[in-house]
Amino acid sequence: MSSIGRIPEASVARLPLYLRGLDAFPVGVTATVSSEELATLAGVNAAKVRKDLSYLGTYGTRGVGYDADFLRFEISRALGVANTWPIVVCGMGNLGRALANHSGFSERGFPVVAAIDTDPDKVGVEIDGIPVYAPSALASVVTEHEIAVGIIATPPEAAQGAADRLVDAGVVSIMSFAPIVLTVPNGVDLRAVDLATELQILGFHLHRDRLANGAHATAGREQNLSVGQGPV
Amino acid sequence: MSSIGRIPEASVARLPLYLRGLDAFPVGVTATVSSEELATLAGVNAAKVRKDLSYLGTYGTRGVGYDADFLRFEISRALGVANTWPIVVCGMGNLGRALANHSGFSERGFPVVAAIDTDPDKVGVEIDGIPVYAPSALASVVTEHEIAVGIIATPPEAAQGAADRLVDAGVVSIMSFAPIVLTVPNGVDLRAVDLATELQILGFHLHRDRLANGAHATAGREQNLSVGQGPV
DNA sequence: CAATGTGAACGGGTTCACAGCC
DNA sequence: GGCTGTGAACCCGTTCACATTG
Repeated sequence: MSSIGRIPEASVARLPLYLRGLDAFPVGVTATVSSEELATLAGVNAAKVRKDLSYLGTYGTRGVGYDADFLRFEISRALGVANTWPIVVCGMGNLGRALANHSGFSERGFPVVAAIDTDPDKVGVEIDGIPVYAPSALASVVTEHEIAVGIIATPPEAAQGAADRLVDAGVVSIMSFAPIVLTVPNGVDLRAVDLATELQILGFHLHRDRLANGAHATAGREQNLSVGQGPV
Repeated sequence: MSSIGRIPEASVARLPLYLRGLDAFPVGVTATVSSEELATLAGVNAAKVRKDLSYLGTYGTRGVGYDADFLRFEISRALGVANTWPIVVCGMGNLGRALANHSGFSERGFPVVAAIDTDPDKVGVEIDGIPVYAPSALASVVTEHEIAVGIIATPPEAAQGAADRLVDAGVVSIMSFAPIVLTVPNGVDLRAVDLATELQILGFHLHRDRLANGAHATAGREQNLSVGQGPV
């Protein structure tokens, strides 16, 4: 049976980590991974790995482990990684340009096929091989390239406008780097990453440790975190 | 009493959002915000705002709300925002350069004062006003500028090495953009942001919706998310 | 009367621990 | 014997609802 029950959001968020961990195993070669190994590779614990994978199906062999190649295939299938989702980057400032160039995106099935900017000097040219369009062209660009994902890397003032235009154009998944709250209709999936906020969280711990033990930051938190967000 | 009990991590992660929301109110002016308003500004719900603020202290007035200016002061104090934490960016590729330039960092008290790169052509020069040093200079740069936070924006293969060097140099807070699991000693606070992973989570929903209702993505998830990570 | 502050109820996610199976 | 798969226990965070107070 390929229809799977509801997979908890927390588990879904870890599937890409497992997939990333499986990069350690060559494609097409039979190899065995235990939940313990995969846990180390993904930066979580073994119990979580087993629970998470159990939501997808029964892919392991008791007493043995999981076949790495097969597991990669199944997780990929669950995540829909077989598909390629073209993306558009709105705002070609420092961050936008870096994101548009980010090789990790295309490697993972998210090629940046177009960019949007309001600057007349940028519109009409290609920046690092990516064609830049005016905001008014968004709808046609989205249609033409069948874009389903948009990244917002505009200045904060322009972010809500960009989100609105993306939604109007039919984009249903948005990742925003703007440091403001964006409003989108139901049915649109928005993930917000605020880099300064992340640093402030680090700052809180620094600050607290400093208060706790002079200038010595010794007794810290022991585990590492993985940032990203949850659904907005 | 200024000593506060343990503040849940989840609440700490929202404090920067409240601070950001309070930007809507001018500094030094007396104005009132209700938990409801602040919730809207921060993209959360009112109950959360009240619970979170109650961990810090009793700053509101029943029947009235919170004084925006005073609240900003108190949250800033809790987060240690009064301090300025100089940061060093490791890896001046696309992403590193964009981050080093990111105005949001210095605006929030995290000025990028130095960068590290292995490329001899970059070492010794200033990129966008930021001096670039060789990895071997890290320790002295950290000491000189009293750097407490490091950002890793190197290629994945170099990330663990960068982390090790940062730790050796005495940096206790690290934000990594490398798509691999990094190992750091206890006491070092590591937050990992993997942009491709974030997109894959969006991709999962796209994929699932597409399976559910043909090409129509109608009945989606209603709420927005805020990405970042939790502790690694 | 309006909005905070907070115990108590609730729910999701994590961890435990062991039964099941190779 | 070893490792998966999973119910049950546990824990943390969210939400509820209301007593409290300016």
